[in-house]
Amino acid sequence: MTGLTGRQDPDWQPVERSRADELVVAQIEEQILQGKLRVGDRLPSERDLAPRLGVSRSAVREAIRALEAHGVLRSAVGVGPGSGTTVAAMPSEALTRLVRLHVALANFPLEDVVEARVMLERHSIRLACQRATDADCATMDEALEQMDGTEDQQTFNRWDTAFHVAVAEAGRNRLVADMTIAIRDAMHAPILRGLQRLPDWRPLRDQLRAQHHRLFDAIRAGDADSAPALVEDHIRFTFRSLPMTED
Amino acid sequence: MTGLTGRQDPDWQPVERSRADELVVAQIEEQILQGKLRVGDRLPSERDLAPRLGVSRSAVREAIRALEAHGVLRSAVGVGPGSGTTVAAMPSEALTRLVRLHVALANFPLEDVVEARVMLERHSIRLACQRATDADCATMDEALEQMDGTEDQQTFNRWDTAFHVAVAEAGRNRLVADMTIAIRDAMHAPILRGLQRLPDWRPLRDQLRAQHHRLFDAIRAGDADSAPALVEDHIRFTFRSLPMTED
DNA sequence: CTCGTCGAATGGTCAGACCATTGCATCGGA
DNA sequence: TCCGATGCAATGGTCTGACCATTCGACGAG
Repeated sequence: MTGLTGRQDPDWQPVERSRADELVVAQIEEQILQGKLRVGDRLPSERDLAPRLGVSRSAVREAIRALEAHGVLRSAVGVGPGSGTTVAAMPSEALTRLVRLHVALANFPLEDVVEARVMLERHSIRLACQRATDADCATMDEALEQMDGTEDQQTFNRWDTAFHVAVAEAGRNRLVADMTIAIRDAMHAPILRGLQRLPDWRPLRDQLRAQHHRLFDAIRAGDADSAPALVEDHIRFTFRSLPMTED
Repeated sequence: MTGLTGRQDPDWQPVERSRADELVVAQIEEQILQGKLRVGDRLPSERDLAPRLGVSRSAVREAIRALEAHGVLRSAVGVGPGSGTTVAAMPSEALTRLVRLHVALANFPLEDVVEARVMLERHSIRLACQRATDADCATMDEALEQMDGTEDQQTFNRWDTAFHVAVAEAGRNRLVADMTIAIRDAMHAPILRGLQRLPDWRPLRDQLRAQHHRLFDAIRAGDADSAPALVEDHIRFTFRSLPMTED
């Protein structure tokens, strides 16, 4: 039908009728990407911004909520410095919530999540071996002692999480640590359910305790060569040992 | 001052006066975490939900915006199936936006981001070597051809990104792929700025082309042992070669 | 049976009001 | 002069109610 050689079929692009709040998000995002808005900077007040962007205050508020969810903005009432809507830097919570929700929705297959966790924690512990300070080790030690001293699955799991978080933090790589923490946190509830499904969790508990102590020893010894394998075995062992069947 | 042995100091917890929309977010999140809301499920309409939760419709809408930002909800007007507010599964965009913004805000030091990218792409390419299909290879090949055939930095960078995205997708690990894509996407603008700062980018361009072809060859050959080192060298080379000075 | 029309339900948008919180300016008493 | 109390202004937080735009099913005309 196209009568001419090389004639292009008209490819109709669906016209983007964005919502008002998305346009506001785009504007604010643009300012950030261009470096015109930096951490600590203050946005105009909602009442000022709305007419400037040609939208209602509601639209501005909804846009702020979206960016707040990403940990990029924060709102505070009152006057003076620190009040109003400012650019923030809280990626950890946002990332954690995002991963937790999508893991719960099973958008990420559990197997993929375990693989990702292995990759991240291998990296984290390698860094931790090289960079952990005495304070980091003290935090880990505290978690280990609490794990050793409890009979409660929930408490055990909480300090288990705390240990892995401490290792990630000790690696001193903000992004890797945040991703590691987000995934470990997302696993918190599934692991607890797995523990509770076991008829007798004490044998597993003892093995996990021993494994954690071995990880800690490797970190204190700065043994960056063997620690990754230890943590990989530990993670795979955990998921092999837990009944993770859904429903 | 505490007269009794073992007397605990009263530790006042700051009373949490959460905002209305945060309470709504918490409720919806709880339903998701407990598996009572699954992908595809429909939420009550905003007008129904608001009085049931004892808040205004605005509060419900702001909560929905926050969860929408995480890619967990999606709203559509109209009646019938597919309309209304439903539970969605779009973690990729949300993760990408989050990482991009925080990288732009320099909350994640560039060095940390590069380290994370190396870790992720090493993993992704190893998986790709094992799992890439012909269709995956065709996508990569297309990207390579486009990179070979352009003189424009922006186009080059776009297809460079496309290549790495294709590798990540070929790995068939949703979570790892999404994280890989998010970080590569966050690097898109800084890399472009770096290219544009070069007095003459053509020598670098040629080297990058050659490196990409080597990566592609390794994937097609299923060489999972040497590919990770190749991609690590490629990434580190890129950032060593680009002037990434801020401001 | 088919097509067109209408209407109900939904989210999208807006305007406006009022409340709660916060810090600062101002004023008055010691 | 100093210091505390008070009032005020600016901010976000919340709610109400209205109207618009979109979608699709129901219903009726042909």
